[in-house]
Amino acid sequence: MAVTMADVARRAGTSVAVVSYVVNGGPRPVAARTRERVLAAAAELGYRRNRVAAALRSGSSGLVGVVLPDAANPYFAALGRALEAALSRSGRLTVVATTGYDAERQAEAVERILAAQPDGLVVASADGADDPAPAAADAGVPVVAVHHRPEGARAVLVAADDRAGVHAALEHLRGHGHERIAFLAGPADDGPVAERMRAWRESPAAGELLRCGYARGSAARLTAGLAARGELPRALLAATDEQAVGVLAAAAAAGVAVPERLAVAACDGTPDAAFTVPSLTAVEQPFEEVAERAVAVLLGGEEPRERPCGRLIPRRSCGCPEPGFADVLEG
Amino acid sequence: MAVTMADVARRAGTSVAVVSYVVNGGPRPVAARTRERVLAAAAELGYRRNRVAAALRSGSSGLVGVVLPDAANPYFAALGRALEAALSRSGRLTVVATTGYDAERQAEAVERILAAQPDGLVVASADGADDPAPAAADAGVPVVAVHHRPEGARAVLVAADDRAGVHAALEHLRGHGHERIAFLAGPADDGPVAERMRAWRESPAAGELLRCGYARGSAARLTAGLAARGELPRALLAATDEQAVGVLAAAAAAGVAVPERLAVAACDGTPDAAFTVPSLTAVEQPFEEVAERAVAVLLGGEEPRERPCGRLIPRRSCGCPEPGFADVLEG
DNA sequence: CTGAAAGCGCTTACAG
DNA sequence: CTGAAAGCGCTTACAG
Repeated sequence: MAVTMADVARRAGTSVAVVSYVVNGGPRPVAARTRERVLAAAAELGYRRNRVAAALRSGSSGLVGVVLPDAANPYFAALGRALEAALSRSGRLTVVATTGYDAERQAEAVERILAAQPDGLVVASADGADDPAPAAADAGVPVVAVHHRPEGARAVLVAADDRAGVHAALEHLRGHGHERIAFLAGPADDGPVAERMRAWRESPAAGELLRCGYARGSAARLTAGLAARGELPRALLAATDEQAVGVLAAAAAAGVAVPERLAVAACDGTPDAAFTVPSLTAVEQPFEEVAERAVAVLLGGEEPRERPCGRLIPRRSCGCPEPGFADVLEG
Repeated sequence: MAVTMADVARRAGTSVAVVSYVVNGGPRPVAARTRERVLAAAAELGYRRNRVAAALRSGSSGLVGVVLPDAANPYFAALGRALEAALSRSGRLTVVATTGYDAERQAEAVERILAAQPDGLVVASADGADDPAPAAADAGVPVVAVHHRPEGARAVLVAADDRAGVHAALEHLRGHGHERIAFLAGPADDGPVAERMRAWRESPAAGELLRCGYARGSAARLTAGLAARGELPRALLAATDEQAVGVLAAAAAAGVAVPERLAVAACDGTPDAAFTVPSLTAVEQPFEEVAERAVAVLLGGEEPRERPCGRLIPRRSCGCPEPGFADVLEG
């Protein structure tokens, strides 16, 4: 069986209490010679601390839950990766669950994770999902919403402020001569997409409102249909990169030149945007910053400060020259 | 504080043993009336089973670790999503850790996860990383390698057999008239990429061997350089989709027509391949099947059967007509 | 500085 | 069918 503190204590000729003090660096001091004997015994026996037992006793499991609509979507993949990195830096293990944008599956995922007694829960809610805060409060687990907080929810929100970015993207497209810019929204008006849409509505260049699901296939089918009927706008701001990728794919397949016939920009700014064809002009999301803050709020009890802003990265799809790959980062 | 079984037992006028039998559906039978009282008490008090305590006592935490080189790479994102879905179906929670293709970080990630007493560990090893099997065996945790098993490692491997797929891709390119096909490999000859490369070498059409890192930026820079020096091959099989995406981006930026001047195919077959410009001909990986089997081997103790094969999906980048988006799945 | 002991919330033989 | 009790491996007051 696995080596326990009792085994180490026996070998080192001391008590489990002292072994615990050594292994955890406290809360009591230990004589240098004793510490060495314990460390030697632990190494010889291959001792590995049992975090489950520690969790039961101390009340901290070292686990943090991350609930995402879809871990394979590049936006949530980037967000999830940033969260995992930030949690790892603070010594936590990340438990992930994917909800497929489904409210019921989200509620289930939250319950299943809460049963594991996590030290915290980060939720990127699906449109129309329940507030995870009541269940979390019930279980005594702090929760923070990232990306999107359900209507009326009590969870603290850590998310980027997209309004400035949307305005910058629209102004940029206008600079390329576009006076009517369509917006490609999601199926419902919820969360950050709704905020981006409201920002677009404020622009004098706001044109047609288009809608499709949050999947590249959905955007591709919409675009193929519009192209076939000759109803494509001249310029389009997509709410998400995922949708923009579908637009670019369908435009290419239909022989519609981007940016000449159809200028495109997007609001997610995932790492993928630099490698689409043509490269995608996008408002880059501050993933690392959002993740860092979410973890600080969750585990450090910090108050959320003003929301960080995305930054417009002009590339080829809006009409700018192709930037090339000299300055593109690895990974 | 949180509601415990003792609270429920007190309210239902019974013992914690009986509450446990009801909550877990066994291992002892409980009279229907008693069961109802327990269920009612649990509901009234908002009882939530403490899995940490159950884990300590029963030896099963309900957690399974998944170690990936990079969760934001579409290949590993798809694999991770399939694993999470399969694990969720078997009632397990997924703990993820990302290693950034680094051997040392992988060893750390494995140790951190093992401390959480998982019921199993799934590892997609980075090139040159250590075998996770000894550490896992030491902790009494079953382990399975997916995608790639380090040289000489003892871990069971569950992975697709790519040889047939590579041959099919090469034959397909030959059918488009290409008699010299370059191969874009990774920086080292390791794992599935090495297997794909060996399969390519067996082909009479094997041409030049190219190498770059497993990142789209790396492939884009290589391609841009080759294009600038007029050294681009006429046909190229990329080891991974990630690299192929970089090739397509750089080719477009350099004005190199795909497939007319440069035909491209890839070996990963991620969901992204249907939405590149032009769409990417690829050997589709059986992600779901690999994930399903990995979980069965890990938790059910099944023997790994013969490896599933990827299937070639011809799209535009090899020279076939653009398939369009009618049959593309959502998500 | 060190050690004996209680107890975290469960599961599960064991006795009734 | 039900209940009292041991014990999983830790952490941490408490006593020395």
